[in-house]
Amino acid sequence: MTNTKLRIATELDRTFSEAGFADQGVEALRAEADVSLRTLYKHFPSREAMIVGALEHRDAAYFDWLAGGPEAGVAHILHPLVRLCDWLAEVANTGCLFLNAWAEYPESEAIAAIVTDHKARLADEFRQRLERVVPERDTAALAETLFLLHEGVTQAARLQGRERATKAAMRAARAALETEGIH
Amino acid sequence: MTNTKLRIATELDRTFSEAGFADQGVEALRAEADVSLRTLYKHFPSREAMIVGALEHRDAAYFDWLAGGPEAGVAHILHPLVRLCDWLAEVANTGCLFLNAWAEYPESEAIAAIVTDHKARLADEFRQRLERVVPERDTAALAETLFLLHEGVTQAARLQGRERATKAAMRAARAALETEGIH
DNA sequence: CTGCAGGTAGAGTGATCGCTCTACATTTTG
DNA sequence: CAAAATGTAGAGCGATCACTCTACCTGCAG
Repeated sequence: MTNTKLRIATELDRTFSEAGFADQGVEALRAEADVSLRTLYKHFPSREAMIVGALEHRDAAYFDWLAGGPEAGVAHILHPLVRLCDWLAEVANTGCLFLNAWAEYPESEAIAAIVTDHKARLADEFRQRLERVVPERDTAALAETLFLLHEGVTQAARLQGRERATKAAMRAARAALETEGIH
Repeated sequence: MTNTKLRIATELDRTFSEAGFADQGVEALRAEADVSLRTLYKHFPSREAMIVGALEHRDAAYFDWLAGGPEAGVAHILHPLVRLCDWLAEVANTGCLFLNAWAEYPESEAIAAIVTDHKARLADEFRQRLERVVPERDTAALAETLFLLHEGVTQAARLQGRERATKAAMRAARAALETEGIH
């Protein structure tokens, strides 16, 4: 990925996130990225490709963001939820860019593909963390609960604020782990 | 509300829900509602008014949907989550229409107003149900957790399917109630 | 019968859409 | 130095946008 393409993708991600998809014409995207129309189309040859590019950029950025953290115990399991809270302080308060894009363009196979792939890998993240901490247990159901809390925080933060939503999710997550005897 | 206006609002709700906001022009909305352009604009004098009309229709429909159910005990508290599961079988699998609209048109005050109002009343629903069942307790935090689970199910159902998402939410909700000694 | 409320059909308007293209400047590479 | 790659600036294209308008139909109350 060239510097220019990466810079454009970053701005596309930010612009769609802050202002939505419906009202962002290509000219507005061009202006935000501060490049010429020709350059924009060279790297992203259609408006749909710009949306996919923004989602690919965010996918990479978010998994980078989740990396690291405690390597054992409940803290290892809950790390993604903690990081999500910090993430929500960094980006526009408009929910999940992936699910927003999917809702807006339900007919686009390219968008559906990257959204379902991103979310499948996110669900796996919780599965793997549980597997690492309590390998002797079947934690599939618990992983789904944590994933659900992740999605819930992303939405509820818009309405209740980031801190309150995250605290509610952490309480629910700890209660769910406690019920399974994990602490 | 006249029959015609109600019928149009129903179709607007369904159309935006199924196909998103970005790609739905006024002509497409008109065709779905099966009315003339003049009649459509008479009842909803701008595209934004059509969006607001769809949200108002859904707001009323959803609270009607939640009404009734068990009047005591944990079942009273969890009733909205159970009803949400049934609701998700009835509508297009595209997440929350309110939050989708808000993400797409963050500059629209009319849309922001109805979205925040709807969600505030939904959060109140959980507060009131907890107040009714355990009036002696401070359940503000628990109400926020249930609200968060509600939002989480709405999104996770798109990815994991309605049943799995709902089961995960019910487990998490029961675990949260159990932690507070409510059962 | 008259008048009007509430509907249909669809042409027309100016603005904006996504996208292409020409013309030229700058940087990198052989 | 020459050529290729990569960029800027912005006019122009046909299509589509949100919205308005004219012309006409129908059912019903006074």
